[in-house]
Amino acid sequence: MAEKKSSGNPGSGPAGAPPRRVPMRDFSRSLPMSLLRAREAVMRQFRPSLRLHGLTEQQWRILRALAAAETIEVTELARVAFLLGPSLSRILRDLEARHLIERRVVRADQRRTEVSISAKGLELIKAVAPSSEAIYAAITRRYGARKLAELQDMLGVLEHRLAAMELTEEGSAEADQ
Amino acid sequence: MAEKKSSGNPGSGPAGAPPRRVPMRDFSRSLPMSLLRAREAVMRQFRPSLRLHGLTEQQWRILRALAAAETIEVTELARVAFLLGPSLSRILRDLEARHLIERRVVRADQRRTEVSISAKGLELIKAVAPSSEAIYAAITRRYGARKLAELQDMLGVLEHRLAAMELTEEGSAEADQ
DNA sequence: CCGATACATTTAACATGTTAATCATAATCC
DNA sequence: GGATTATGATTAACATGTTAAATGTATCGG
Repeated sequence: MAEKKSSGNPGSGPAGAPPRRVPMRDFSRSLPMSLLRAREAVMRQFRPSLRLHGLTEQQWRILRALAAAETIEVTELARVAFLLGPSLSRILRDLEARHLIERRVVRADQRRTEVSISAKGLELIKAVAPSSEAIYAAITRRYGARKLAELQDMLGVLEHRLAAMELTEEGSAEADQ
Repeated sequence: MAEKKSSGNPGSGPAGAPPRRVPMRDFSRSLPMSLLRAREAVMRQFRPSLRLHGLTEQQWRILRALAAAETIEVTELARVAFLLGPSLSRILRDLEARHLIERRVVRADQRRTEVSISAKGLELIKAVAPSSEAIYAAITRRYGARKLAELQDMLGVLEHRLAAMELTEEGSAEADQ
């Protein structure tokens, strides 16, 4: 067991690292960091199970979104699965090559493409869903169903208020509130 | 202004997408999704400002972490900035090429590398910090300081409990693996 | 009609996330 | 002390995030 030198926790060190003169919030307590760490802690639970079935997190999001609708256009799918166009484009190409989804150009508007899940895709979902649900249930148990609902509520409000903020900032003059 | 077709919010749609027969939680209400969207809403506020200074979100995290310590080893930096080794390795290479940081091998243990921020790096931080702080303040105003603190608390608890869960799951039912 | 414009999707280019493998150096065991 | 094992950091390979540009189609104004 190699010793970790004297680099203990900041604040408890032997005067090894005095704080710098640039004043900023404590880094580890920033909101983006908190959200990132929380999300990573959650995803860490799911990834192994998905990996067993050869799926990434984003591919799983797409399949689930597709399973909830008969067909869906690419733009709408991007919105629902919260993916940017380029990412979605690449993933759809891959999922189609694996015959997990199907694509058809919309006749009435040749720019658009409709996507749907295939029978094979549905089978895959049925294979993954149980363990996925079990993990989610375990998380809910661990954290408390009530607290979880409350957390999601707060996250939703945050998202909503920040979306409103963008418009306000854009025009610089605070008209909205 | 372009209209977004008739694709309004899910739940208010014109009966266009009947639910499939695969039973799963409503996708948009999953915890990972909530966390992802909230974080994206937050980062969307910061990215333009960082971009103006030629910094990505992760590069900014690293510089901030470095500004808080005289020197820090790569492994510890990865922990603090919440980056994986490979990502950190690439970013440090880039930041060093831009003379924003400095690296030296630790004499007592040639495997380790100490990293520190350069004078130029400190200048950059001083240039970016004000707008960054202003944005954070605006977010805090928008959401409420109290609510924000509460949210961070809940996120911290979530992270903590899930970390504990991993150990529990590992040795539980299945014969290890 | 036709040229300008808008739109849906994809491609391009670069940065990061993620896991596995590599490489060099240290610590350990015999 | 030399083989073995562990550790810190990097590299490799592939998937995604992110912004800009390209492509093909539709719509609109004249």
